[in-house]
Amino acid sequence: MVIPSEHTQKAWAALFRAHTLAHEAIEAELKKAGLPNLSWYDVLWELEQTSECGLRAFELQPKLLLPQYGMSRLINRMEAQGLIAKHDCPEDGRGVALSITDQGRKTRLKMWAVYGPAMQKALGEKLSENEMVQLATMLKKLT
Amino acid sequence: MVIPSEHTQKAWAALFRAHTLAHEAIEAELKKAGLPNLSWYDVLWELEQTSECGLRAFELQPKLLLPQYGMSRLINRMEAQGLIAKHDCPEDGRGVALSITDQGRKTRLKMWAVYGPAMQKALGEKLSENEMVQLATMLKKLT
DNA sequence: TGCATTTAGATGCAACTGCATCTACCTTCA
DNA sequence: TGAAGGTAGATGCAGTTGCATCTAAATGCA
Repeated sequence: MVIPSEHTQKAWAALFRAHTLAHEAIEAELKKAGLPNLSWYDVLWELEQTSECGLRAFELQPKLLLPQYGMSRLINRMEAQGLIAKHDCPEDGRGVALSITDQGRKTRLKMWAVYGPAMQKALGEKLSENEMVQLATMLKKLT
Repeated sequence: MVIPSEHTQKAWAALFRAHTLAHEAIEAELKKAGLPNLSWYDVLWELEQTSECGLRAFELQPKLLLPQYGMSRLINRMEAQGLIAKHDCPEDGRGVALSITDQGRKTRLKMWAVYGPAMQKALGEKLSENEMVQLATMLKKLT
Protein backbone atom coordinates (compact mmCIF):
# COMPACT_ATOMS: atom_id res chain seq x y z
CA MET A 1 0.00 0.00 0.00
CA VAL A 2 1.29 3.39 -0.99
CA ILE A 3 0.98 5.85 1.86
CA PRO A 4 1.18 9.55 1.07
CA SER A 5 4.00 11.42 2.79
CA GLU A 6 3.45 13.54 5.85
CA HIS A 7 3.77 16.62 3.66
CA THR A 8 1.22 15.36 1.19
CA GLN A 9 -1.22 14.74 4.01
CA LYS A 10 -0.64 18.21 5.41
CA ALA A 11 -1.06 19.79 1.98
CA TRP A 12 -4.31 17.93 1.41
CA ALA A 13 -5.70 19.05 4.75
CA ALA A 14 -4.65 22.61 4.01
CA LEU A 15 -6.17 22.45 0.54
CA PHE A 16 -9.44 21.27 1.99
CA ARG A 17 -9.58 23.96 4.65
CA ALA A 18 -8.44 26.80 2.45
CA HIS A 19 -10.97 26.02 -0.24
CA THR A 20 -13.85 25.39 2.12
CA LEU A 21 -13.29 28.54 4.16
CA ALA A 22 -12.81 30.79 1.15
CA HIS A 23 -15.83 29.30 -0.58
CA GLU A 24 -18.02 29.71 2.48
CA ALA A 25 -16.86 33.25 3.06
CA ILE A 26 -17.59 34.29 -0.51
CA GLU A 27 -20.94 32.56 -0.72
CA ALA A 28 -21.95 34.04 2.61
CA GLU A 29 -21.41 37.53 1.23
CA LEU A 30 -23.38 36.76 -1.90
CA LYS A 31 -26.24 35.37 0.14
CA LYS A 32 -26.17 38.36 2.48
CA ALA A 33 -26.58 40.57 -0.58
CA GLY A 34 -29.53 38.44 -1.79
CA LEU A 35 -27.60 37.21 -4.81
CA PRO A 36 -27.24 33.71 -6.33
CA ASN A 37 -24.30 31.46 -5.61
CA LEU A 38 -21.03 30.86 -7.40
CA SER A 39 -22.29 28.16 -9.77
CA TRP A 40 -24.74 30.65 -11.15
CA TYR A 41 -21.97 33.18 -11.53
CA ASP A 42 -19.83 30.71 -13.43
CA VAL A 43 -22.63 29.91 -15.85
CA LEU A 44 -23.29 33.59 -16.46
CA TRP A 45 -19.59 34.25 -16.91
CA GLU A 46 -19.09 31.44 -19.40
CA LEU A 47 -22.12 32.42 -21.42
CA GLU A 48 -21.06 36.04 -21.45
CA GLN A 49 -17.64 35.06 -22.79
CA THR A 50 -19.24 33.24 -25.69
CA SER A 51 -20.36 34.67 -28.97
CA GLU A 52 -24.09 34.98 -29.39
CA CYS A 53 -24.67 31.53 -30.84
CA GLY A 54 -24.44 30.23 -27.30
CA LEU A 55 -23.01 27.24 -25.54
CA ARG A 56 -24.31 23.72 -25.26
CA ALA A 57 -25.07 22.29 -21.83
CA PHE A 58 -22.45 19.59 -22.19
CA GLU A 59 -19.79 22.18 -22.99
CA LEU A 60 -20.53 23.99 -19.77
CA GLN A 61 -20.25 20.86 -17.67
CA PRO A 62 -16.48 20.34 -17.64
CA LYS A 63 -15.94 24.03 -16.92
CA LEU A 64 -18.14 23.95 -13.83
CA LEU A 65 -17.25 20.42 -12.74
CA LEU A 66 -20.90 19.59 -12.26
CA PRO A 67 -22.50 16.23 -13.01
CA GLN A 68 -24.79 16.04 -16.02
CA TYR A 69 -28.02 16.09 -14.02
CA GLY A 70 -26.72 18.90 -11.87
CA MET A 71 -26.07 20.99 -14.95
CA SER A 72 -29.49 20.16 -16.34
CA ARG A 73 -31.25 21.34 -13.20
CA LEU A 74 -29.06 24.39 -12.68
CA ILE A 75 -29.93 25.50 -16.21
CA ASN A 76 -33.63 25.04 -15.55
CA ARG A 77 -33.52 27.11 -12.37
CA MET A 78 -31.57 29.87 -14.06
CA GLU A 79 -33.92 29.88 -17.02
CA ALA A 80 -36.89 30.08 -14.65
CA GLN A 81 -35.29 33.21 -13.14
CA GLY A 82 -34.86 34.70 -16.60
CA LEU A 83 -31.05 34.87 -16.41
CA ILE A 84 -30.40 32.59 -19.34
CA ALA A 85 -32.37 31.35 -22.34
CA LYS A 86 -32.60 27.91 -23.88
CA HIS A 87 -32.87 27.52 -27.64
CA ASP A 88 -33.40 24.49 -29.80
CA CYS A 89 -30.15 23.48 -31.33
CA PRO A 90 -30.13 23.55 -35.13
CA GLU A 91 -27.23 21.12 -35.60
CA ASP A 92 -28.34 18.58 -32.99
CA GLY A 93 -31.97 17.82 -32.34
CA ARG A 94 -31.23 16.42 -28.88
CA GLY A 95 -29.34 19.46 -27.77
CA VAL A 96 -29.96 22.74 -26.02
CA ALA A 97 -28.13 25.93 -26.86
CA LEU A 98 -27.78 28.41 -24.02
CA SER A 99 -27.39 32.16 -24.03
CA ILE A 100 -27.30 34.84 -21.39
CA THR A 101 -30.14 37.37 -21.20
CA ASP A 102 -29.87 41.08 -20.47
CA GLN A 103 -31.08 40.40 -16.98
CA GLY A 104 -28.40 37.75 -16.69
CA ARG A 105 -25.75 40.27 -17.65
CA LYS A 106 -27.05 42.71 -15.07
CA THR A 107 -27.09 40.04 -12.40
CA ARG A 108 -23.55 38.99 -13.18
CA LEU A 109 -22.37 42.56 -12.71
CA LYS A 110 -24.19 42.90 -9.42
CA MET A 111 -22.65 39.64 -8.32
CA TRP A 112 -19.17 40.69 -9.30
CA ALA A 113 -19.50 43.83 -7.19
CA VAL A 114 -19.80 41.50 -4.20
CA TYR A 115 -17.75 38.55 -5.45
CA GLY A 116 -14.67 40.58 -6.37
CA PRO A 117 -14.19 42.23 -2.99
CA ALA A 118 -15.05 39.00 -1.19
CA MET A 119 -12.39 37.14 -3.18
CA GLN A 120 -9.92 39.90 -2.41
CA LYS A 121 -10.70 39.65 1.29
CA ALA A 122 -10.60 35.86 1.42
CA LEU A 123 -7.48 35.42 -0.70
CA GLY A 124 -5.95 38.55 -2.16
CA GLU A 125 -5.13 40.16 1.15
CA LYS A 126 -3.49 37.08 2.54
CA LEU A 127 -0.64 36.59 0.06
CA SER A 128 1.76 38.78 -1.88
CA GLU A 129 1.48 38.80 -5.66
CA ASN A 130 4.57 36.65 -5.83
CA GLU A 131 3.16 34.08 -3.47
CA MET A 132 -0.11 34.14 -5.35
CA VAL A 133 1.68 33.20 -8.56
CA GLN A 134 3.52 30.41 -6.79
CA LEU A 135 0.30 29.12 -5.27
CA ALA A 136 -1.50 29.10 -8.60
CA THR A 137 1.45 27.31 -10.19
CA MET A 138 1.44 24.52 -7.62
CA LEU A 139 -2.31 24.15 -7.77
CA LYS A 140 -2.33 23.89 -11.54
CA LYS A 141 0.17 21.08 -11.37
CA LEU A 142 -2.37 19.13 -9.36
CA THR A 143 -4.97 19.12 -12.11
CA MET B 1 -14.67 48.63 -5.27
CA VAL B 2 -11.65 46.49 -4.62
CA ILE B 3 -11.01 44.13 -7.48
CA PRO B 4 -8.74 41.16 -6.90
CA SER B 5 -5.66 41.01 -9.09
CA GLU B 6 -5.45 38.80 -12.13
CA HIS B 7 -3.20 36.46 -10.15
CA THR B 8 -5.62 36.26 -7.28
CA GLN B 9 -8.41 35.35 -9.66
CA LYS B 10 -6.27 32.69 -11.27
CA ALA B 11 -5.26 31.29 -7.90
CA TRP B 12 -8.88 31.13 -6.76
CA ALA B 13 -9.92 29.30 -9.90
CA ALA B 14 -7.02 26.89 -9.48
CA LEU B 15 -7.86 26.37 -5.80
CA PHE B 16 -11.43 25.54 -6.70
CA ARG B 17 -10.49 23.08 -9.42
CA ALA B 18 -7.70 21.40 -7.52
CA HIS B 19 -9.81 20.84 -4.46
CA THR B 20 -12.89 19.71 -6.33
CA LEU B 21 -11.04 17.26 -8.56
CA ALA B 22 -8.98 15.74 -5.76
CA HIS B 23 -12.04 15.47 -3.54
CA GLU B 24 -14.09 13.81 -6.24
CA ALA B 25 -11.31 11.42 -7.17
CA ILE B 26 -10.82 10.32 -3.58
CA GLU B 27 -14.50 9.98 -2.79
CA ALA B 28 -15.05 8.05 -6.00
CA GLU B 29 -12.51 5.46 -4.87
CA LEU B 30 -14.09 5.19 -1.45
CA LYS B 31 -17.51 4.73 -2.97
CA LYS B 32 -16.20 2.17 -5.42
CA ALA B 33 -14.90 0.20 -2.45
CA GLY B 34 -18.29 0.46 -0.72
CA LEU B 35 -16.89 2.67 2.04
CA PRO B 36 -18.24 5.87 3.63
CA ASN B 37 -17.12 9.32 2.60
CA LEU B 38 -14.45 11.67 3.89
CA SER B 39 -16.58 13.36 6.56
CA TRP B 40 -17.08 9.99 8.18
CA TYR B 41 -13.36 9.36 8.00
CA ASP B 42 -12.60 12.66 9.67
CA VAL B 43 -14.99 11.93 12.52
CA LEU B 44 -13.48 8.50 13.03
CA TRP B 45 -9.98 9.94 12.90
CA GLU B 46 -10.67 12.68 15.41
CA LEU B 47 -12.36 10.30 17.81
CA GLU B 48 -9.53 7.82 17.50
CA GLN B 49 -7.01 10.54 18.38
CA THR B 50 -8.88 11.32 21.56
CA SER B 51 -8.55 9.61 24.90
CA GLU B 52 -11.45 7.36 25.85
CA CYS B 53 -13.52 10.05 27.55
CA GLY B 54 -14.55 11.11 24.07
CA LEU B 55 -15.22 14.35 22.28
CA ARG B 56 -18.23 16.61 22.38
CA ALA B 57 -20.15 17.27 19.19
CA PHE B 58 -19.38 20.98 19.28
CA GLU B 59 -15.65 20.26 19.53
CA LEU B 60 -15.80 18.20 16.37
CA GLN B 61 -17.58 20.91 14.42
CA PRO B 62 -14.72 23.38 13.83
CA LYS B 63 -12.41 20.53 12.85
CA LEU B 64 -14.76 19.30 10.14
CA LEU B 65 -16.09 22.72 9.11
CA LEU B 66 -19.65 21.44 9.25
CA PRO B 67 -22.65 23.44 10.43
CA GLN B 68 -24.19 22.48 13.75
CA TYR B 69 -27.16 20.64 12.27
CA GLY B 70 -24.91 18.89 9.79
CA MET B 71 -22.77 17.58 12.60
CA SER B 72 -25.83 16.48 14.54
CA ARG B 73 -27.14 14.45 11.64
CA LEU B 74 -23.79 13.02 10.65
CA ILE B 75 -23.36 11.74 14.20
CA ASN B 76 -26.78 10.12 14.14
CA ARG B 77 -26.08 8.33 10.88
CA MET B 78 -22.72 7.10 12.10
CA GLU B 79 -24.21 5.94 15.37
CA ALA B 80 -26.94 4.10 13.48
CA GLN B 81 -24.17 2.26 11.59
CA GLY B 82 -22.46 1.36 14.85
CA LEU B 83 -19.24 3.25 14.08
CA ILE B 84 -19.46 5.64 17.00
CA ALA B 85 -21.29 5.72 20.33
CA LYS B 86 -23.10 8.57 22.06
CA HIS B 87 -22.93 8.87 25.83
CA ASP B 88 -24.66 11.21 28.21
CA CYS B 89 -22.26 13.85 29.26
CA PRO B 90 -21.63 13.93 33.00
CA GLU B 91 -20.48 17.54 33.20
CA ASP B 92 -23.17 19.00 30.93
CA GLY B 93 -26.69 17.62 30.84
CA ARG B 94 -27.35 19.12 27.38
CA GLY B 95 -24.30 17.56 25.85
CA VAL B 96 -23.34 14.40 24.03
CA ALA B 97 -19.97 12.74 24.42
CA LEU B 98 -18.80 10.74 21.43
CA SER B 99 -16.46 7.81 21.20
CA ILE B 100 -15.36 5.48 18.45
CA THR B 101 -16.40 1.82 18.55
CA ASP B 102 -14.31 -1.19 17.61
CA GLN B 103 -16.21 -1.40 14.40
CA GLY B 104 -15.45 2.25 13.83
CA ARG B 105 -11.74 1.59 14.26
CA LYS B 106 -11.91 -1.26 11.77
CA THR B 107 -13.80 0.86 9.29
CA ARG B 108 -11.29 3.68 9.58
CA LEU B 109 -8.48 1.29 8.77
CA LYS B 110 -10.31 -0.11 5.78
CA MET B 111 -10.96 3.42 4.62
CA TRP B 112 -7.34 4.44 5.02
CA ALA B 113 -6.26 1.53 2.85
CA VAL B 114 -8.21 3.21 0.05
CA TYR B 115 -7.91 6.85 1.11
CA GLY B 116 -4.12 6.84 1.46
CA PRO B 117 -3.35 5.56 -2.03
CA ALA B 118 -6.08 7.74 -3.50
CA MET B 119 -4.55 10.82 -1.86
CA GLN B 120 -1.15 9.79 -3.13
CA LYS B 121 -2.49 9.42 -6.65
CA ALA B 122 -4.47 12.66 -6.63
CA LEU B 123 -1.79 14.80 -4.98
CA GLY B 124 1.39 13.05 -3.91
CA GLU B 125 2.43 11.99 -7.37
CA LYS B 126 1.92 15.40 -8.86
CA LEU B 127 4.39 17.45 -6.82
CA SER B 128 7.86 16.98 -5.36
CA GLU B 129 8.23 16.98 -1.59
CA ASN B 130 9.64 20.44 -1.79
CA GLU B 131 6.76 21.75 -3.79
CA MET B 132 4.34 20.03 -1.43
CA VAL B 133 5.80 21.92 1.51
CA GLN B 134 5.59 25.18 -0.40
CA LEU B 135 1.99 24.48 -1.36
CA ALA B 136 1.00 23.68 2.21
CA THR B 137 2.72 26.84 3.41
CA MET B 138 0.84 29.07 1.00
CA LEU B 139 -2.46 27.38 1.73
CA LYS B 140 -2.04 27.76 5.47
CA LYS B 141 -1.50 31.46 5.04
CA LEU B 142 -4.96 31.65 3.52
CA THR B 143 -6.71 30.39 6.63
C1' DT C 1 -30.84 1.11 -45.59
C1' DG C 2 -31.79 -0.61 -41.01
C1' DC C 3 -30.54 -2.32 -36.57
C1' DA C 4 -27.35 -1.71 -32.56
C1' DT C 5 -24.79 1.51 -30.04
C1' DT C 6 -23.70 5.97 -28.32
C1' DT C 7 -24.71 10.62 -26.79
C1' DA C 8 -27.59 14.80 -24.97
C1' DG C 9 -30.43 15.90 -21.75
C1' DA C 10 -34.54 15.10 -18.39
C1' DT C 11 -36.62 13.06 -14.38
C1' DG C 12 -38.71 9.89 -10.32
C1' DC C 13 -37.28 8.75 -6.08
C1' DA C 14 -34.69 8.57 -1.96
C1' DA C 15 -31.17 10.69 0.68
C1' DC C 16 -29.10 14.96 2.16
C1' DT C 17 -28.77 19.99 3.29
C1' DG C 18 -30.04 24.70 4.90
C1' DC C 19 -32.90 27.45 7.48
C1' DA C 20 -35.47 28.53 11.21
C1' DT C 21 -36.93 27.21 15.35
C1' DC C 22 -37.47 24.27 19.37
C1' DT C 23 -36.28 22.01 23.80
C1' DA C 24 -33.45 21.36 27.53
C1' DC C 25 -29.92 22.66 30.30
C1' DC C 26 -26.45 25.95 31.93
C1' DT C 27 -24.76 30.68 33.59
C1' DT C 28 -25.13 35.18 35.33
C1' DC C 29 -26.35 38.45 38.32
C1' DA C 30 -29.73 41.34 40.90
C1' DT D 1 -32.98 31.99 44.63
C1' DG D 2 -35.02 32.98 40.37
C1' DA D 3 -35.68 35.52 36.05
C1' DA D 4 -33.11 36.65 31.70
C1' DG D 5 -30.11 35.33 28.53
C1' DG D 6 -26.84 32.05 26.45
C1' DT D 7 -25.32 27.44 24.72
C1' DA D 8 -25.77 22.29 23.10
C1' DG D 9 -28.05 19.74 20.23
C1' DA D 10 -32.43 18.12 17.60
C1' DT D 11 -35.89 18.63 14.07
C1' DG D 12 -39.93 20.05 10.57
C1' DC D 13 -40.03 21.67 6.21
C1' DA D 14 -38.66 23.02 1.79
C1' DG D 15 -35.16 22.93 -1.54
C1' DT D 16 -31.12 20.33 -3.56
C1' DT D 17 -28.37 16.39 -4.86
C1' DG D 18 -27.18 11.57 -6.34
C1' DC D 19 -28.43 7.54 -8.55
C1' DA D 20 -30.56 5.09 -11.85
C1' DT D 21 -33.09 5.18 -15.67
C1' DC D 22 -35.70 7.12 -19.50
C1' DT D 23 -36.53 9.41 -24.09
C1' DA D 24 -35.06 11.03 -28.29
C1' DA D 25 -31.77 12.00 -31.58
C1' DA D 26 -27.24 10.90 -33.73
C1' DT D 27 -23.77 7.65 -35.29
C1' DG D 28 -21.66 3.39 -36.74
C1' DC D 29 -21.54 -0.34 -39.48
C1' DA D 30 -23.05 -4.93 -41.60
